[in-house]
Amino acid sequence: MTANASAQSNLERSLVEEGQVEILRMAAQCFMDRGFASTSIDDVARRLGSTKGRIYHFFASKADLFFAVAEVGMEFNYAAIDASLKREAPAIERLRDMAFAHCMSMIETQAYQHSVWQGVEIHLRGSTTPEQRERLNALIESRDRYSALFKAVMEEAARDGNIHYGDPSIARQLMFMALNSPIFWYKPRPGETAQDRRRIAQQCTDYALAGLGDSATANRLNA
Amino acid sequence: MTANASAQSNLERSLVEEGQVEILRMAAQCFMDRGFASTSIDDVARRLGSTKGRIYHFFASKADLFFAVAEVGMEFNYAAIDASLKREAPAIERLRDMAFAHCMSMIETQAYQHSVWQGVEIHLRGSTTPEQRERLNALIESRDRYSALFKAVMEEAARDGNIHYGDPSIARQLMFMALNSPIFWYKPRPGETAQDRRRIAQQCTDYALAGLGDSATANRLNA
DNA sequence: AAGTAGACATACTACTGAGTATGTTGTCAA
DNA sequence: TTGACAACATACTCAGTAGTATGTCTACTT
Repeated sequence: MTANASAQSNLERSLVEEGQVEILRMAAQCFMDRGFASTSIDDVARRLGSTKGRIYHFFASKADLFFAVAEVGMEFNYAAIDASLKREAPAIERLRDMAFAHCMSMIETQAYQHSVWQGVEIHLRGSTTPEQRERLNALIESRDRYSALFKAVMEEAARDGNIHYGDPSIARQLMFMALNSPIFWYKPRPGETAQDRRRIAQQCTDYALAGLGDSATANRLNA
Repeated sequence: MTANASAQSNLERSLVEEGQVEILRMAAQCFMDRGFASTSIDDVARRLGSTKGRIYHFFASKADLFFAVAEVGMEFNYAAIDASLKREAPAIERLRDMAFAHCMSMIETQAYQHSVWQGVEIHLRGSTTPEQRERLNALIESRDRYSALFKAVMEEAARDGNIHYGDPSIARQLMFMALNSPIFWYKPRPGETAQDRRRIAQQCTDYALAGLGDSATANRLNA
């Protein structure tokens, strides 16, 4: 187990009571493989080698389980970029660091992030009970706050003349699409090292930054 | 109705018998809004102002309807890049054209493309009847062939020294994520013109190409 | 030793939604 | 004008699934 996986595990433990962690992990896997709607609680239970009883003992409903997964996923992201965000450095360097850290988080907590994506994107139509709507809004808000952290640094880097883009909102969407993309196509190779994952994240980050007109990144790639 | 919308409409008509077109349109909308699994045939019927009967008169099953939507979506894409593909021009210029045309197709046939995405990505777990599996494989194959058209032009442009990237497979994923991204966030504004859509597609294309290390695009943006 | 509570498993209920069987209406050919 | 067929609508069936009610076992307390 790498240091990073251990940190992830610690974060999981800090967020939910021990014993729920395995449920969250398997649920995230199922949600990624089949999608929220197509995943039955029995699917998750089967993956756990248990029955529904175990899941409903800890989670009130399927939506409740899903939100728990997605919220933990967002916590991973905030934790991942925290250090980069606090660095004393030019905005462009902080942005590169945050982008890389975010992308690594996508790779290393892929299943959780896939649930976050579904929650925000598909808007989970169907779970329209009042409290669940509340919870969904909170998730989207959390995502917006997270996005705003990048927005601020991007604006600063743009003022410094280090990046250039047209519509800022579209630019941010494009950047996140590039950084998030491993959610959809990453598949761990047998015998893969942390260094391999870092290389993948680096290519995504380079692409994302070059697209934003970061000439330093672009020049480095062209060399 | 714009010339483009008319062309789209003609393509729709050429691919399926008249009368099915409206069903496909509404189905695509529903699949985009709620996702395939969460969309009921009754939902589609309601959107049509009809009942199930109409849908099952033309389509054998829900999966059949879905595949029809996705296949039409892919036809849109092939048609969109056709002219650019045949141009007599340096690879880098053809690539820019294809990327732009593809992105425009994402915007103008968004609902269809969202179904294509779901079909390829979620792999439609659940529709595991033999013929549907066949059809899904055919869809994925179609998508792979489409992707290969870009791959060839990208390799040529790279040989010409006009673009630079690390892992080619990842680079293509990143490019398509940028070009496809309007599927997820584009929302037509009231009073929007074709020019507005072209501007959006242009920004996505610029981002995608700059990420590939197209210095001409990058320099133009930095100017 | 008995009681209690947490951590599940088992066995149900109720409902949603895909698919079908059949009815109805308009149109068009002969 | 009549039958035949396309284009639907209506009214069902049936399987899968979320959620519940209840049972069981173990560990720990007193």
